[in-house]
Amino acid sequence: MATLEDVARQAGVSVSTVSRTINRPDMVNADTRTRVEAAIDDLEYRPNRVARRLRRLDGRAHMLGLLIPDIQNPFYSDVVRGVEDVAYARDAAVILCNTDETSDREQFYVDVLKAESADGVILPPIARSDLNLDIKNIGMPLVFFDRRISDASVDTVVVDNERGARDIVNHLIELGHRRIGLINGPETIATSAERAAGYRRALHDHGIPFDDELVREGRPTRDAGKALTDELLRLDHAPSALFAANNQLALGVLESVREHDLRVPEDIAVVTFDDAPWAKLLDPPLTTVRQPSYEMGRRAAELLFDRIASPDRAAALIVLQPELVVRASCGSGMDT
Amino acid sequence: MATLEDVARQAGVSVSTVSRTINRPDMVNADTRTRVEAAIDDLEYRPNRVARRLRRLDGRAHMLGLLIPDIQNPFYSDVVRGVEDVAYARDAAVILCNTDETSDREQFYVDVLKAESADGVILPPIARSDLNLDIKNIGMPLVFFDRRISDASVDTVVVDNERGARDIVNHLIELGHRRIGLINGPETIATSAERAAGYRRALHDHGIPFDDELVREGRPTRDAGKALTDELLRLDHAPSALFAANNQLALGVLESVREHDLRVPEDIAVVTFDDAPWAKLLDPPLTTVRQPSYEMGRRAAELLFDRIASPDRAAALIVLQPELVVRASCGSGMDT
DNA sequence: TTGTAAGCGTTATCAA
DNA sequence: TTGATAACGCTTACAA
Repeated sequence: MATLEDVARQAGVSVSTVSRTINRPDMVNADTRTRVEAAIDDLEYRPNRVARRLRRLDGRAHMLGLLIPDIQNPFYSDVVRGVEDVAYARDAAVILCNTDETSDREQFYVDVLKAESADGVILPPIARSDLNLDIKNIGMPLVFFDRRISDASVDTVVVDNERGARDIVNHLIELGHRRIGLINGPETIATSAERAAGYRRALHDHGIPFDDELVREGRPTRDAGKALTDELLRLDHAPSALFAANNQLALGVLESVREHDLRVPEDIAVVTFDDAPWAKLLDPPLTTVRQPSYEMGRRAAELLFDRIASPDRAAALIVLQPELVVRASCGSGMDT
Repeated sequence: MATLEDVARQAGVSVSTVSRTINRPDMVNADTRTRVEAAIDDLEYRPNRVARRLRRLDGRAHMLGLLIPDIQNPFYSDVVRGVEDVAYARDAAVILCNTDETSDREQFYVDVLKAESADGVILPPIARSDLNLDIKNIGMPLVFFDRRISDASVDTVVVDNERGARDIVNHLIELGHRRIGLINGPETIATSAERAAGYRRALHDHGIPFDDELVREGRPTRDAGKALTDELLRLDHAPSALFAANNQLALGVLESVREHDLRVPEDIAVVTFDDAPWAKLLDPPLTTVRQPSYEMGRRAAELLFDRIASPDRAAALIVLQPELVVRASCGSGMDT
């Protein structure tokens, strides 16, 4: 790899002139500039990003960190793609960090990102508060996504979870459902709590009493979704509809329903938070609330670059709107 | 962030002693070592990875590049996770690069990875041969995955595509199918060619004449899969079974079948290459060939670290075996 | 407008 | 066993 010095030699100038040609072209004489540019082309010179990053306060050679629980969850794949497209447009590279929501991995990646002098980090706020503190003190711009946190000092982009949940539960109710089961993640996570709130709100708005027997929460995994649904289906007075609060839980809900040989929607209606490419392929096609997950990533990355450019602007909170996608998995409902 | 110098001052030694304590603990006096280690703990010192990487031939502060077409394709998400888990275990960070198989993005990321002095790169061989050449000359260890290439000088991990395709087509034939449609990617891509070969091989082994009317290829996308299937379904003598050669095509195939109001498997059997979390939720559950995609990533990363450790060992070719997952989407077959 | 030189945080070489 | 110091490739005062 050619270095600044190689270019300087070839162009017959000093390294600083070459550097200037690259970073402040207007400050160099037109003739020298062409000469230097020729040398750069000739040697296929590319600035070494590591050397650039070694200098503090350097605005070039951007490197972003992106912490997510698990790339195998399609919601996060979408977010990652959104972030990366923005990063690409700005010549930035992104370090991908799967944490499994595990403090070991979170700690490791936070350390790595610091040690890499990353220009900023995008991540969902972390449950463990001490680590969160560590992250607040990470010393570089931060953007939260997916989950909001009471602390309003950090740029954040989320979706209106309560509204999404409310919309889809309303839909169920309007179709005649009264006993609606909710399979949710732990309410200690903001998204789960908000979706539960939307569920309760829809019930309340229609004067349907809240029955906590119908609400189950557990880890937001496929297996948990299945086990929780099994519980609900074994109830004496089983629900006529099931609402899975995210895509992983949905997989488990659907699996359980299938194993119980229940027809959808004749025997039971099923709806989910998070749309998926395969949702319309199910029989019947699944009614869902679509989160703009790609856009969430995009906006988060834009917020981050904004923040890098103006470190002192007030923190922004972007609330994206979910969209109810009505397909056929709710039937016409029935009061059981 | 504390630096080596801070630690040195605090411990009352020179920076080289601190550096040595970290990198060659055995070469430093036990007393000084404890003193230095105390200072390190005290200041929460972490080596700056950027500075480490600036020095050539440095074996610490690993940084890997991972080029994939698109993280939103679950096959690649799995691979990424496999790579990352190995990287994490070795304290390495990975830069994620979505290329869309586009030479602009490929070029950009290859440049970035060079400029970041990455320790190595994992990627599927790239179709455009000039870029491939560029990549061969990238000057850092390389591991290919997914697609094999005639050039045997690069470490490679692939799946036995021909066998996978053969197995699943055999399965179809044994169930009585004779007219089997193949929805494939472009045969210029090695994986597509191999899967087509497996398809032909199964036909041939059973004395079924090859009918190229039943084989359609196009871009490996959902839309293409749908359009291609539409074509097949409009045939006078339509196939009794459809084989989608990858997960994106499968989505389109399934969509087309559904829009034609065909029952599976009564009217038509459907099978796919690539298993998916939702494959068993379909009605009927989908018979597939499962690729060990996570393991592909894992093995690729291991190969890369091996290569970094021993740059001169002979190139390895790892061929992973796919697994036929029989579910119910093939019925008992019928000769139409 | 250009060049010299210091500095970013490490590691490696060489002397002590 | 330890410490000075050069080097990695770049940017940026500062001087010319």
